[in-house]
Amino acid sequence: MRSNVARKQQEPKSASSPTARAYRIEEQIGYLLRRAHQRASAIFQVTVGDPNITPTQYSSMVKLNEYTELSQNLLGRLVGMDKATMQGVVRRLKERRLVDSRPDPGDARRTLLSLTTEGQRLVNKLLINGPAVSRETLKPLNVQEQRHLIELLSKII
Amino acid sequence: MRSNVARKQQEPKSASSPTARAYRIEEQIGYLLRRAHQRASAIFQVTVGDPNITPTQYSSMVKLNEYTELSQNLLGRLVGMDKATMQGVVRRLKERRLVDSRPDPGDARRTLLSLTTEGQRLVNKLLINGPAVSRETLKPLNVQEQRHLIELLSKII
DNA sequence: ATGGCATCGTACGTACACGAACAATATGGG
DNA sequence: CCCATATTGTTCGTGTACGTACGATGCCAT
Repeated sequence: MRSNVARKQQEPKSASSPTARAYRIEEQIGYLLRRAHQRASAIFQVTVGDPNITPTQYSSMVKLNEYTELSQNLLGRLVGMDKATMQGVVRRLKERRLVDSRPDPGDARRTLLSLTTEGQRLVNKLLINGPAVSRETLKPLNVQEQRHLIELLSKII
Repeated sequence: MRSNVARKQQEPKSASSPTARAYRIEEQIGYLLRRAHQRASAIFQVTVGDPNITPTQYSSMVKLNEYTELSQNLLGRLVGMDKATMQGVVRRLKERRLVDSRPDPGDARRTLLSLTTEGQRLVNKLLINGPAVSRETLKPLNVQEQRHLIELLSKII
């Protein structure tokens, strides 16, 4: 007696004409990138070997490991982060004693960042799992598709 | 006299052996997805026609426009959002009077969401620009590459 | 040399993203 | 019928992401 009002409206009310191509949110590039990024982040978290390190923290540490010392701004450009975002990432890494900083003696506006000994130790441990993270994320694709996807994404950045 | 201490350390200190393939963060799928998603969001913001609507708000409204009424949880599943994230998105849309809600008469746990008249008006306006957003994001690729990228991303979600 | 403009880092506000814990409600098996 | 279990939505905490504004500093052309 109180049953029919609840579960209706389960199917979309598409009014597309025969000629117009349907606009499906699931096929839009922005939507797909958001979903794919979510999945990649989730895989990173369970695969990289330390659940307290995020993808952005990881790439920052990898870059600092390559260059030994970088200004905050330059690091941000290298890893594709806004300076405001970079600020937060660096603050958290410093709080955990993974990154250290000193004023740039040649330019008083800059702060030079570097990994601490513990930061170096950690990033070298995580780097071992780095390939596994990517491998797992790309698992649904064959090798050729994997290369192609990476190439296409590189082109649109 | 105080010049040489500042600008050094501009090149990476790679120690890769001849046989090992280099691990470059810029070629990792997670990194590429993050950067590509950033770019797609930026293009969305300037192209969709209303700078106050975000991509997630947009896709939520598009889905509500298709289904007319959905529970918060089901909407979240349809657009790929965590229920905690969905909560915030819906709250903001309700604050702006773009979405309305009522208790589900058949299940007291649920809240049924729908677009307000203004929400419908807005989403129908934004839908006009939807294709342009995707077109602009995919601009660096030719048509075949565009289709391929969408197909590959769909596979890894 | 100095005044205008750019760069660097910080701070604040807003918005996604999600894990964890929680209360209320629904459901299915005994 | 009743209890264990699941689902729904909320709240809290942490983290990315970015616009804007700000002060300090650097640089360059006049």
